Amino acid sequence: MEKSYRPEDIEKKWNKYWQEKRCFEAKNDGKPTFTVFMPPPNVTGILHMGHTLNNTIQDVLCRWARINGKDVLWIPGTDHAGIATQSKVEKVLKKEGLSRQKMGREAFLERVQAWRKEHGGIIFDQLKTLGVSCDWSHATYTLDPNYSRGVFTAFVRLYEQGYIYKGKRLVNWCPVSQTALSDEEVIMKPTQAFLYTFKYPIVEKPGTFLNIATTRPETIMGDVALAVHPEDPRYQALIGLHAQCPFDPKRTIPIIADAVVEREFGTGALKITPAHDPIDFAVGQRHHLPFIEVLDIRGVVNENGAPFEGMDRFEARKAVVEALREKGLLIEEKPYEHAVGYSERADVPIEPRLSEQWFVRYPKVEEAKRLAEKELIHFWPQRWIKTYLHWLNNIQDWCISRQLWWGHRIPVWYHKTDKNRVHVSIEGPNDPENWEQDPDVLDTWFSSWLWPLGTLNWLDKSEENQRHFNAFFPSHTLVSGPDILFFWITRMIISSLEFLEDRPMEQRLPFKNIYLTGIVRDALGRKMSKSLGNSPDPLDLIKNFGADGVRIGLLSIAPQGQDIRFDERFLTQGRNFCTKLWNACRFRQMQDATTSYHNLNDLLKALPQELNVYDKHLLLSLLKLMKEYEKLIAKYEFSSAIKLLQHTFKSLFCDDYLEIQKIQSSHCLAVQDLFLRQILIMLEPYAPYITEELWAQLHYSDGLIQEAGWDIATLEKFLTSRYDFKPEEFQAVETLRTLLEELRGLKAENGLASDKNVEMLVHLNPTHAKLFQQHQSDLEKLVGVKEIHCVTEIPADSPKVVTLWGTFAIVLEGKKQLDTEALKQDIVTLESYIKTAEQKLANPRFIDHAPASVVEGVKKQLQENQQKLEALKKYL
RNA sequence: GGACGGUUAGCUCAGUUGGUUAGAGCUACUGGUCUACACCCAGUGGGUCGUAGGUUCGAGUCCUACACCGUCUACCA
Repeated sequence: MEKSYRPEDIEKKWNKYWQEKRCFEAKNDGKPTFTVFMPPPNVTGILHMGHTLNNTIQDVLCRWARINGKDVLWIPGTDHAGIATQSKVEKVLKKEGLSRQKMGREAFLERVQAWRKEHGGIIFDQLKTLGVSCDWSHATYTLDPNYSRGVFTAFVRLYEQGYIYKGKRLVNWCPVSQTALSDEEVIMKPTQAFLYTFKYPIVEKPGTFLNIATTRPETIMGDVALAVHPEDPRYQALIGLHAQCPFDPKRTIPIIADAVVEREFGTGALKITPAHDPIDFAVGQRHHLPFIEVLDIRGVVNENGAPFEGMDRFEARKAVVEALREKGLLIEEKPYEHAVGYSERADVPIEPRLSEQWFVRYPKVEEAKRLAEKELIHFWPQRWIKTYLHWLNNIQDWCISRQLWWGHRIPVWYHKTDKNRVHVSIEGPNDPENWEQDPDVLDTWFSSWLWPLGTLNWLDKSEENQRHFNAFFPSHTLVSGPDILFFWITRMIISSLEFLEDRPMEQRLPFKNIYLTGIVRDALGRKMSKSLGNSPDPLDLIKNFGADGVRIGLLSIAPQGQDIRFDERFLTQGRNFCTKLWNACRFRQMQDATTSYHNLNDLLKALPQELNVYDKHLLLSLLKLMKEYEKLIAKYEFSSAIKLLQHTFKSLFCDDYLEIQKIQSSHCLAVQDLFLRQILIMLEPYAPYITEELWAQLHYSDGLIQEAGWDIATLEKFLTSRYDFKPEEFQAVETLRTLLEELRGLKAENGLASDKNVEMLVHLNPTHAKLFQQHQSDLEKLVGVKEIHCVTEIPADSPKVVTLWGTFAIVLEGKKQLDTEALKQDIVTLESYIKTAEQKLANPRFIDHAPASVVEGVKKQLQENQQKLEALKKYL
């Protein structure tokens, strides 16, 4: 075995092996299944910390399921990512002096394909490096022909049932990407702006005005009314009158009453621009007002906006304000911070714009709510259910058309001559020459919401595929960040409910659990982002710390659903732990490199008939650890589970058990093997490479570690039937471990930490005298003292510590003095403990109310402390 | 405006249904390297659990109010 642990070597080796032998492909052999759908990253994306975290978690789940004998199907894939990919390519084109409009649709799409070929799939290699165990034979891409067929089918079905419709609505328009966006793609940002107050002259009462407040003066030319609150006494007389448009002397607009107007805000009067504001749109519909658009698709003022035609929206804002000022209509402009919607991709303010778009009215909303309420779908952490239900309760129709070219083109054709005829189908009309296809594509999420269905070929009704589908659907857990709870997760639930209508409810949900990770932040608590440059490249981290080190480090700081403050220090800890594990296994092999087992039974056979107390203590602790670990993983407590493993391994096994073994004349390698074997198994989901390597090096089976199995009941039965585990023996070793700390501390406090020639005295408690004699020689070696002499009287002036077993003292040759200050401190502390305990016990209500075990505990504690105090007081 | 999450040691975080003296890792400090490991070992220090009240025999844990940080949500232009 190599002296030092070099992650890059073993990672490369096993990665190659796993891929070549296709170790992670689902068998569909009738065993219980375990399915996970990987959230598909963008096809041209590269691995970031968020991927690293949630894929490691998925891998832990999948590997653990495999160890438990499940037939695991973890489906990877990529998403064509409409806007993201298209805008990347357009940026490149711009540098070349080209544009998609100049190239034409077909040439442009070819160009995107080429880009995808060049940059696509990188993330798969990166995921492999990370060590994920997904089934690459099932890798899916949202533009695969089969997958696309599903997308079109979904569209057509929903259209036929009336869930999809085309409508002229106010949508979120991105003037840069020049496409509509869904509400979820709009980020609200607090923005510094101005609130302008200006006055509209009243036609019927010359010389009087109605003051209104707005942040968007550039839309004035699109105003079609002014609105006040119906019960506002200030404006009662004005309702029904008219106001004069400032930039069009021929146009007057009515003053209407509507309850949406907030009386307290601004002047209590609102200008109504239905074509450019969502509230105004609603008012416009209620009052049957005309819609006047004044901005075009680029956000530039159009002919309706004369005299500002041709100006960009922000330029126009300034010009309008100036013009109003000149006319003497501007009353006030004051700085004002408010929330403005920004396009997620282009990072510019979106423009509410009236346009014809395709919408989905969601089916199965009530069913989706019920699923969660009845806990057929379980959220981890549970609190997310509230957010989920809130969204479903306030659900809005989904704008699914995008004015892009990259994606699934909307399967709708319009007749060239008969404008009223519309054709909606997957294949298109039989006489295509007479039809024109809708130029738009579908929102990327309209394809990814079918992920669980599409990756399992839901449309393939062949017997073979149906068997496959039924075996692996629904999946066990969906792991994702909470940022796409609405974008993706909720919609997948709805789509599965809708399109699997012929199945019973429990078999229509795409996953039974939803685990939402936290967000990976930097050391300063900021979200990691490209623009800040604070996101480390996971591959660099893997290079520095090993994939296993990264995985352990990351998961150990990722408590359930809590945001993570990332710091490389934690990865150091992960890597160090791997080194420690490596060395412990190397130490095992140094003792005897010839042992090898075909399976667990072989190993159990190698255990001797009799074990010493330390062996028994270790094995009992192991059983306890296994049960605890199992429980934690089942509760998705990945951080606690790995920390428990690390701590037990280091402290119990390395620091205590192995050190004791070293001083024992005879010791049992099979016990070490059993412990190491189980530790490797439990660690495998977190650190697959190093455990695979050590498993092979130590010959713990003929196969891979993932085939090891996990039969805790059998193991427990075997051990408990073969060995007599006495609780008092276990307890003895526990107290011995405490005693070790106390005695080492005593030495260290007196500057003798490394002096092996120290002699000690002990005045034993009669209750522990026998125990002491049994362990005396071990104790001497482990503490590092020449000898411990039993005495009946401890000299008053020697440094001492009072323990459960008795009072121990150091024999000092020189003139070192007893530290009476420390002694006094101990006495003060003990006295305070005793006092609180006595107070409790003196309180009859405590005795009456508290459970017996608690009362007993306090009594015992009190007794022990009193004993210690007495012993200490003798020396003062 | 509403909802949710966070506030515990210098730092990052655990703390299960209220129950004995609040834990871990890292850092700091002291000492060590005796045939697994300096990516190591032994030890020490460090907390009035955000603030103020309340319930209880007993509160980090439950209740109320407030403060600060964060996230989501929302038609105050």
